[in-house]
Amino acid sequence: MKKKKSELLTEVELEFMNELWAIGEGTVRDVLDRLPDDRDLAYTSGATILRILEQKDFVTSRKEGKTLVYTPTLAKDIYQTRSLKDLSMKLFDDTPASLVARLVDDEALTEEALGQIRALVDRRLKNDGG
Amino acid sequence: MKKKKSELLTEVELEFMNELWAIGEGTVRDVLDRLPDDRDLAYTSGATILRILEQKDFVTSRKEGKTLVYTPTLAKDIYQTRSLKDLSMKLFDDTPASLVARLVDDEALTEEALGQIRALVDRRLKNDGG
DNA sequence: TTTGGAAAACGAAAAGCTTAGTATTTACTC
DNA sequence: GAGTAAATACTAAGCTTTTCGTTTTCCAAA
Repeated sequence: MKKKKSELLTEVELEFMNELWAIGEGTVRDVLDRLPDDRDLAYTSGATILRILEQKDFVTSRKEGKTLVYTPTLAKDIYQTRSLKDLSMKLFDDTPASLVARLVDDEALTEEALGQIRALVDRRLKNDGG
Repeated sequence: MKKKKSELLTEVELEFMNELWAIGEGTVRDVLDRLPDDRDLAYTSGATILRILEQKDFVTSRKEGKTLVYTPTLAKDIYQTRSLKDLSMKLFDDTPASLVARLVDDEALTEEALGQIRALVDRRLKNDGG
């Protein structure tokens, strides 16, 4: 009865999922080609990572000719929400407001970004409130 | 010239740092006592984790009587900012607004939390602009 | 139908994280 | 000072993650 799956991607897994999310679906070669030039992974390493992702049910594959095409089973926004929840629990007492507090305290944040953030919050508040 | 330190805490390291941040400083025993009841780690495991944290410069220790008292070298808010930056880069195209967008889209977020968030953003905007 | 090249399947080495056992040290008590 | 209880130091086993080599499979072209 052990369910206890991590549900979270490791560093390299996330690196690959980001590319798949960007292109919708792709082969080992497709993903490898999208990584930065200075990131030289052997082809077999890429294949292994995608195989593991499939094993963990983050992607499915279908055969197309002789190659496998991988597709995410999980939308990026779902995973984003999951990650934020995790970070919020572990580091912000499960209080989203304190997470945002830290975010807007960041000196590096531009005025523009702040404006966008407020617009988002406002819209959500209006929609809820009626 | 390899600087390339991870700068990020592992899961268990974070678990310990959270307790140290909460109490300011403490011994192995202090930290262990604060963990949930169902978390039974051997004393030596706790000692190992704190020793590793010291090795990685996240804490320092001083001897008090026969025991070591550990103190964080890094404030929690600094680490929070660092973690957010990391998540934002890896999963939100380095665009804080899109991170907040995901956050406020979360159904589970209460009206109250949303209000707090807006207040935070407003205050920051006023301080900057005025 | 053979063969050459690319990909998949499999396995496993290397590195890092988590946990804990054993041995040693320390400081207090008698 | 010897005994004792608790802490530290050292070491390593067992996982998980990351990486890649070897072997097998498959298609396509000669």
